[in-house]
Amino acid sequence: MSYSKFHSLPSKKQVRIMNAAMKQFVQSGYEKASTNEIVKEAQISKGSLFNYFHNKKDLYFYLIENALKIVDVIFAEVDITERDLFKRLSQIGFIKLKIQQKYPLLFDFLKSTQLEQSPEVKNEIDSIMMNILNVSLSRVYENIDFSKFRDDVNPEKALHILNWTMLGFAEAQKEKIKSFESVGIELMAEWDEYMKMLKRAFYKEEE
Amino acid sequence: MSYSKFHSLPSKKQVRIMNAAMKQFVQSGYEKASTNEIVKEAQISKGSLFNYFHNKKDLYFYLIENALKIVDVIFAEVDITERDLFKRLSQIGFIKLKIQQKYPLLFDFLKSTQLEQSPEVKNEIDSIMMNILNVSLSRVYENIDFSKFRDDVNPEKALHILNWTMLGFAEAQKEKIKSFESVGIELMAEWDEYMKMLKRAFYKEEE
DNA sequence: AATAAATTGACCACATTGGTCATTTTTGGT
DNA sequence: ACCAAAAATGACCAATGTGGTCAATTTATT
Repeated sequence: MSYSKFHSLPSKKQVRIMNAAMKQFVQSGYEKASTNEIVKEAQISKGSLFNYFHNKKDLYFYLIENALKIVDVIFAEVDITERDLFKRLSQIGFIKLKIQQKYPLLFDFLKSTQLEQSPEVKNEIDSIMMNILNVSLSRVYENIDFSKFRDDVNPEKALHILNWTMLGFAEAQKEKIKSFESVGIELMAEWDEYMKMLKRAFYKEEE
Repeated sequence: MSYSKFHSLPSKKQVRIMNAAMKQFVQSGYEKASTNEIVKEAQISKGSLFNYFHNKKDLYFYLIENALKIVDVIFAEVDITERDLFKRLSQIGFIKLKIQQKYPLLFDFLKSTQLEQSPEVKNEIDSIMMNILNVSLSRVYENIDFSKFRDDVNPEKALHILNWTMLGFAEAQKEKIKSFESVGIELMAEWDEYMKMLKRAFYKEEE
């Protein structure tokens, strides 16, 4: 049972279907997301979709579980012994980048689930998300060496600025990511410059 | 003709209708936005809505024009003689805050129009937006004194970081804005701290 | 009280919905 | 080359929702 039908598909097809579905759910929310549009975009037939998944709700929660699994993998890969904030963030940013290439809408999808209002899924979402996501997120800043910060810098606010900069940068680069294949290098170089600027701003100068 | 029916309504009612409509359009996009949901949220009858506006498309473009008018007012108020970037941004941030209180979704709505894919409105949107918005936006950074920047700081990247921080801060404070009435003071104080941090980061120390 | 203006919601033809299932196509073993 | 099993298809369905109308009712003005 479970999702064996879907999992025995060629993985390219699986990805195509998942991305098409995530796109719809992000764009329209759970209720208004159209299975007709999903199958059109994924280039499969209606019958197939409902052969892989019992119904729309099943598909939706499969996507959530899959996304959470992937996010967990990211945070599991974090090298917790690296105590420098900026190097830690570089790690995560790089892993995220790889994921964005395969599932461009994964993070948007996860975000959209938390704004979901539909009573048919809201409660279930809340109970799933509550535990997992916060635990993972806290690992990002675990064991960071805050003594490197200048005394007149509020670390919490510095983290916010860093976060917002990361989000903004990622958003701005999204189209470029999709078009290029191995855009990694020059992108990371640009990101490095932003990091350098903020490092100089927040860290003690240690020459 | 035009929108005289709508404009002769009590302004509270006008605002209620516009916010309800913007909410739908942001949430669901032009095509899937439901006029039924709009009238329910705005607490008016279906007949009234179509008395004020000829049809859904009319309503949509009325909202766009109105939003653009408001945005233009913001940028018209910018004191162009203030050459310090941070003070300039403070001005704009403060004006924006006032608008967010009356129309919490105005900026989200404008953003959503530019992502709109529906062929029924896409071209028209493009032709309206093209001119106006970019012109206004460029005024924000007009006549700024870039000589205050440290030599090793790339001004363009600094502007990006500032922008992303502003967006992130605004997003984070959105709920608080709605609930409080005159939240302005403590909010601006917190924002000031972020500004101070980034100022110290990007400006020459002039002690 | 009479008239005009504003508001209502039942109603319409039509489009789209999530989901089914008989039929066709593809697959893999012999 | 053949066939049976598996996979994929899309016409089809009842149900719901759509943007928009308009005769009837309520409210405001004279």
